[in-house]
Amino acid sequence: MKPRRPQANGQHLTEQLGATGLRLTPQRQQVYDVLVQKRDHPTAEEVFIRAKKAMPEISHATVYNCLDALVKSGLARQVNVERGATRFCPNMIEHGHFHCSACGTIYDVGLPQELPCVAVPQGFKPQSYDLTIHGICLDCAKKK
Amino acid sequence: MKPRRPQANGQHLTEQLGATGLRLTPQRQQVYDVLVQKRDHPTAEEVFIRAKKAMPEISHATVYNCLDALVKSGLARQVNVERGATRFCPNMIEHGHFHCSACGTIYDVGLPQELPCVAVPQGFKPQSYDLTIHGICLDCAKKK
DNA sequence: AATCAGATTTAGAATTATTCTAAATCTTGA
DNA sequence: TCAAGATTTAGAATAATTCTAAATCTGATT
Repeated sequence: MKPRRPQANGQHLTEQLGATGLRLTPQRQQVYDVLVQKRDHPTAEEVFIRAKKAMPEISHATVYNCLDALVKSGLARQVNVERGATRFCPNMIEHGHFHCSACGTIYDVGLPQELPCVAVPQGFKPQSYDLTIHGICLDCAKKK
Repeated sequence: MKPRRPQANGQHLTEQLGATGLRLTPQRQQVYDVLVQKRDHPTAEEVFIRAKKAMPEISHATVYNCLDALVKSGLARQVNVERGATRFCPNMIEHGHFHCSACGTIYDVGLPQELPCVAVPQGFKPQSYDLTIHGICLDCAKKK
């Protein structure tokens, strides 16, 4: 088969990947599209299943490779809230995650301010941070 | 073999586990001891290896079981900073983690204030939070 | 257009991480 | 002491991730 040229967001993706020395490929575009289309913090396996619908010959290893490429070039974030499969999110605006310990859903939550004044030891160079709040979401709180 | 009775911290562990409907067993004590003795956020596999030194007949499944028990009863925290094995830490004082992206070490860092003002959506009930800062630690910054 | 080098993808194997299972053992309370 | 329930064990099963070698693609150069 002959994969069509990457299109939507192509410019942005090409730049970001390029800055890390990577190319935009149809597979990377596809994986990125999956992340953007349904922002439910899917696992790599989920991304694989969804990407396969549009690109049936894509392989497992490629999805992992693409996710790594996206994370390295700042187009996606890796999120781990509990044991098990790693989850991904394409929202690069500073934000945190709310993990409902009842239903397992992960919500994005805003971080109104900059990095809260956490004292990192002298000489340490912080670059990014991940905040995950654990608790009960509205739906689950209602059900109880 | 006849494992000796749990001792150090026994009171505290018994209480915390008990509050969750769990018992303090020699294996749980041992796993907890491993976490406390070297606070380097070991993986479950690491804990298994270390626990085996003092308790050679302990099994893999038991270590996972014990870690779950400790986490459920608030005696340890689960920490995930990157893809791969989950890590654990017995420091239950509110704190964050600094993950050095060069050497992979995880450091505890203080959180001087209470939960930074993150606006969780209406009706959501936050219970705990995890903050991980990614960056370069002092040692690695020097080497460069 | 043909060629080369390097990057990327592929299928599937290999490895690593975690969970499950059934039987044995331990603990607690009657 | 006995029974019920919790816990542990070894090892199998499953899930998650990484690796491997061959094939394909890309872009630059002829």
